[in-house]
Amino acid sequence: MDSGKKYRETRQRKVILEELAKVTSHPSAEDVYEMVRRRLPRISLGTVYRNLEVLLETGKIQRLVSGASQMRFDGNAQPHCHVRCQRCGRIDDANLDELEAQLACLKEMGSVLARKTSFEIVGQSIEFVGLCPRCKKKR
Amino acid sequence: MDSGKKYRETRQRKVILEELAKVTSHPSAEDVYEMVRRRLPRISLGTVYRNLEVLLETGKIQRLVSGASQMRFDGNAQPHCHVRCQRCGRIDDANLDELEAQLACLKEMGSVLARKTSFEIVGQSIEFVGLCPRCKKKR
DNA sequence: GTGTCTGCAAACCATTTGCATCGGT
DNA sequence: ACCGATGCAAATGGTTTGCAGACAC
Repeated sequence: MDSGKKYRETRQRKVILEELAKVTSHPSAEDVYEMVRRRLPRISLGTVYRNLEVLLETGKIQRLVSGASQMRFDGNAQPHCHVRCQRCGRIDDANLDELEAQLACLKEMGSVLARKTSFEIVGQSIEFVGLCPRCKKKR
Repeated sequence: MDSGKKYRETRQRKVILEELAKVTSHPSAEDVYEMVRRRLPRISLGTVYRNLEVLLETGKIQRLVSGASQMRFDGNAQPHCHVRCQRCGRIDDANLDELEAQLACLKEMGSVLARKTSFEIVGQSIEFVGLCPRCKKKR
């Protein structure tokens, strides 16, 4: 996964990307595996995982929030924002105390979404994703 | 995990909550285990997991975005918002096309955060959390 | 006393990895 | 021919679960 690697265009990689493009659901790796398998019956799950990683790295696809595989908990049950470091997983609180305007805006987004998607929004668990100061340096 | 259960206040549960309240980091279950173990050396990891679940359910603590344990991918590499169902994990796109105001607001939040936290914000991976139409009904 | 909770260990399941081989360039 | 990519299977690691005994109410 070195950034200095020249990736090849393999049949598998191409098909995975095509299948992902066809669909507006947000499939899991296993789902992608099933989708792709209809066209490449001999592909392996491992290959799917490896290719998803490459496609992420080359910006062709997106991984939904929470790149980290392990869950994190917060003793503060109040809804608030977080910033998560893409690279090391570090999470900071985003103090929004002084950001009345932004908070109001979030609330409004919530209600707009509720209307447009018929979801009942129970909270804004919002994470911005970025690079923390330390990882920023050593890039 | 039935919602019709009367939870008891056990020593373990209390200590876990206390330790979580002490701290502004966002510990993983394993981290919580280590923290609590200093006070209750015989507690087990399983107990920590079960109690975190209960504390979530009773709203005493919060779980950071992405309640689901498996990752989801998106063929659309453009930054956009999602709504995720707390109960069944279903994810919908939140079409923000018509929401110029909100999008602008998000951008501003990003830059405010960048300033306040010294993170370099690379994208707004935003998820609202709620109940999807189906799960809303059968609650 | 009843029914929840605990510790322990085994089970689970998504993801990762080692290895020999294959295939793109 | 080189080196990345694949298939397969085994390993990993976070989380869950079954069970017998302990504890809260």
